Amino acid sequence: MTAVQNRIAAPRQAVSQVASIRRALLAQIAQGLPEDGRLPAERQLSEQFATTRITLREALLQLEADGVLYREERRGWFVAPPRLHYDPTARGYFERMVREQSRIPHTRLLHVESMAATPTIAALLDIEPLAPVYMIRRARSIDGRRVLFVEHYLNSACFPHFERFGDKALSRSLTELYRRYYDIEYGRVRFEITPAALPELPARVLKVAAGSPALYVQRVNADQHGRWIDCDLEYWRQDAIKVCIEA
Amino acid sequence: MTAVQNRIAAPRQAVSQVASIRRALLAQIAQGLPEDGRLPAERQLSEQFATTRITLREALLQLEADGVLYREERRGWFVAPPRLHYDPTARGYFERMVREQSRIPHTRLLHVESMAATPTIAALLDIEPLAPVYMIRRARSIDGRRVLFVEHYLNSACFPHFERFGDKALSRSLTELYRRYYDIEYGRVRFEITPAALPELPARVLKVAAGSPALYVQRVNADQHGRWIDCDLEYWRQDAIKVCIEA
DNA sequence: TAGTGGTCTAGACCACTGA
DNA sequence: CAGTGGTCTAGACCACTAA
Repeated sequence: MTAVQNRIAAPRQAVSQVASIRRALLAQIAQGLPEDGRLPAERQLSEQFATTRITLREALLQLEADGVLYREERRGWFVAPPRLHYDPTARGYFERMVREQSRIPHTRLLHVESMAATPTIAALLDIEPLAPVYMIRRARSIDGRRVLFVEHYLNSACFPHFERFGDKALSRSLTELYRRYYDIEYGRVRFEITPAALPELPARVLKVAAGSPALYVQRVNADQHGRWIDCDLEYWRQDAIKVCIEA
Repeated sequence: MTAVQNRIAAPRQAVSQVASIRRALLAQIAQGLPEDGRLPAERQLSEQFATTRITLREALLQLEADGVLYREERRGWFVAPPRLHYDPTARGYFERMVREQSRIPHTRLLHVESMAATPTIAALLDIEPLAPVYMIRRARSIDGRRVLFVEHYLNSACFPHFERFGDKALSRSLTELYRRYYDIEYGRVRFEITPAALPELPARVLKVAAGSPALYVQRVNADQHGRWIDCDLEYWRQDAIKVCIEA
């Protein structure tokens, strides 16, 4: 076997301060230091590590990128709970998926309206632009922590009299509702996953600073007859999930 | 239809400086300002926007998180090319996938060795810890830009006399090599996708600062007989791909 | 060697959270 | 209200890239 060693240059500097702070924090976390999962204040930590808040923050941000820590806006830094295993090919049932992993789900309805499809939505659902759709915005939590902001767009043509459903029904599983009232089961699915910076609205809902990194998942769902019936635009807290797929 | 409006609080402040710089940069980029895709220096930009480098950098970092810009370490900021559509269920053929999207692929072999499986690798391949595996590290580029650092681990038991292959063979498609010399085709696949901060080595290879956000993809591949034959640990430049799946 | 980003200092004020 | 993170200033030195 030919050795193709040393093509990668050696490290350029000993160890950056940020790197060693990061390591120290990881060690502290591994020891389970913060009882309630909450870290000491940034100012306190920066003092402890004899550095600036900016530098300390850099280390925290990297741990956030790694999914080890997360923030709640102006509340503080917390140790991230284990990631939810999320299989986007298993449709519907956010609630069931969460419960199966011994966690407690919660869904909150934020907004619902009947509107005309934007060009993007029309393309996804394969309908005419301006065709009527229902838009539903929801926030979903795991163990009391907001992890997902989602906009559902339903092709109105597939869901006559959808207006009749109240807040309560729309805070529960849509999958269930489809089956019960429309005899619709999910069929094929298409989806895309991209890292993205959080726009204003999802950021507010997830209690995160706008522009923070997140995972954006866009799904289009067909029913058992192959019609594209709805699509979901999902913004996940980046540390909250691990996408797991078998094929 | 019940109106569940205004549950989301109004914006807390007018517009942050970072947000407006971000918008201004986006507008400039949309106009195609940087000829070669390269942005002016940070110091120059911070002067142009009458702000500090730190603040300016914050805006750049958010655009990076969004996949609009990317960095090369100590070289500068660049406008990100379109994302590669990456379907992890279509195995092998990085090269073909890239060419089909009218881009130019390149693979560089970094390192190859025969070693004992670590506990993680052993678990993935369903073999005994310390069982022999081949490890291959490669860097892959699109249109001359490094986008992927990957470690392949091959179950040695499935690939007798693998040592005979030289650098050249290992810089090409493994899929091809499997088929040609071992009569092995890919079968099932399992994979996981998580956002992650770049460790030292992949960062160096991708010419990015360590700790930068990236997309981590871990895949385990079976052959036509259902044996787990190899696994890939992939670190992608976060802006380089859009994961697209149909099921 | 000049110019770049990477890292770091030592502060400051503000908007918001929670008691 | 005190305390938190969010944002911002005005510098500095270093390691590296590219010419």
